[in-house]
Amino acid sequence: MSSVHDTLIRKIREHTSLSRDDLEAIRKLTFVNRLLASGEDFVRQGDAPRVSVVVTRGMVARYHTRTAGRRQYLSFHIAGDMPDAQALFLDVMDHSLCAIGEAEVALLPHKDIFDMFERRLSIGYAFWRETLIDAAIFREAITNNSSRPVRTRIAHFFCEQYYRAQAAGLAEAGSCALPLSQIQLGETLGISVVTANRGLQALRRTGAVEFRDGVLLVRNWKKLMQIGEFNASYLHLIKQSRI
Amino acid sequence: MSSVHDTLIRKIREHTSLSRDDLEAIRKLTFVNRLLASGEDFVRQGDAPRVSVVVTRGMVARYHTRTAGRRQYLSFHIAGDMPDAQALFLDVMDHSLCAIGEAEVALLPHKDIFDMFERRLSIGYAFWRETLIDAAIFREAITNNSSRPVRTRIAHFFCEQYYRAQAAGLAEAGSCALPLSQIQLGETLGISVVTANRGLQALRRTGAVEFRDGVLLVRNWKKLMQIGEFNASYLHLIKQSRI
DNA sequence: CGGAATGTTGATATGCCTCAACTAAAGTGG
DNA sequence: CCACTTTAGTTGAGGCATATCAACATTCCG
Repeated sequence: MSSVHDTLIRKIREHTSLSRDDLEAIRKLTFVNRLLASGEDFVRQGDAPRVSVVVTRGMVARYHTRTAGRRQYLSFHIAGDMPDAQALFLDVMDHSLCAIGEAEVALLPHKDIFDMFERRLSIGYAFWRETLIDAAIFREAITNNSSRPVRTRIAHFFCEQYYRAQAAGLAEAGSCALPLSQIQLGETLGISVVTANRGLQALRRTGAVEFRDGVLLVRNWKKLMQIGEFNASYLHLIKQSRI
Repeated sequence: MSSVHDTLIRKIREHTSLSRDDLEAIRKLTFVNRLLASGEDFVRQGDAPRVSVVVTRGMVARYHTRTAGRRQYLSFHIAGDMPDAQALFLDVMDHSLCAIGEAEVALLPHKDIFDMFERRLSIGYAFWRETLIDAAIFREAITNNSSRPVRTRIAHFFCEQYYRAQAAGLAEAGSCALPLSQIQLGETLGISVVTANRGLQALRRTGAVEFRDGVLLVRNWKKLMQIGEFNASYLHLIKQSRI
């Protein structure tokens, strides 16, 4: 029994009930492990990957490159996430993927995944559902970055990261890994480093949350949710009826 | 032969090759037409729809509701689009849908769609691909609203709308319908009405584009693309290999 | 005719960006 | 082992872009 399969299964089960046959089919998937150095790009805009990625350890990010190397981070992914499932159906990548901190991923050939879908359509639906939840998270990022003031925006982002880490069993004693620099936090939320820094200080002063050395420490979850206007329903973490 | 089916088929063919059997299966879909008044909400956050929508005329939008009725528009959809395909797999809507101007949609029962997927997996893949392109558009909106200055941001938005209208055969002589108010433009791009208004004036002065009375008039496409830093690759309008 | 919604303009306030300097920590090479 | 460099975080100052407020014009509609 491989931990890669278990990680993937755990993730899918956040949103979908899997039958015994489904589990068996997933466990038959073959993969190759790949260790990623901190910051390493492993899929680039313009690529046409023939394998899909499951994160097994650490964190990876999707990002756009704008002019002059400016980055816009789009999403962050932890164990169990499939950050480039879209490449199954879109030949050319419209964004890049990099490791945030040291990370590890499993590479699964598209062909094997499609074979699995043919045998077990229900798994295809489960994967599809995951990509739709990704989209819901993107939508929330639009709203967050477009319409919330800085302090609220940072708090909301922290809520999301912590909530997802918790769902993945990666949060402990109110803290989870978030190995971002303040620069990257700014490039995620559409604010400058200076503003990010001052926003973090303001948040720390509220006593709700601290963020330093790549660790997010939630001191008062309820307060943080209030500050961030956070409502987790867009994460769709209530298991959906099996289809 | 119904124009609803043809509209849907035309749209899917932007990204996917369909076999004769696929076409036949799509043409068997049953639907109910629904006319929407301007501004009418027809799916609301919290709903659990049992039908999916295909836009057949006019424009519909997806939006988040923030505090005190403030809106964040997330995307706009024209003929052939399926703006709530996600409801096939996510029980509860995390956003609402409304008509932008008068519009018409066809309602297709989820059950029939799933039956079609069972018979023709390839159509399921085509639908999946459409939802992934939606996600790509959301990502671009994150980048646009988070990291581009106002004039560029508006221009980029116009480029996207015009490009998609053109792909759908809805652009003519450099113009397409975009029945938004300046208020809604602001609520889309994360800027105030006043800023939207002044941004529009600045764009008009460049001679690249005009926007008034719900009509987008592109006077100089190349220039507009430059101003908007627009690169259409994220729309994935090159037909993908059939799987 | 009156009222509502939209677009436009000016004035003011402010939140955020940019620039710049400094500290601290970590990595590198002599 | 220690200078040196690099990177990340922090702070202050100043400027600008955008928000907010307010007033008015225009159109549409009841």
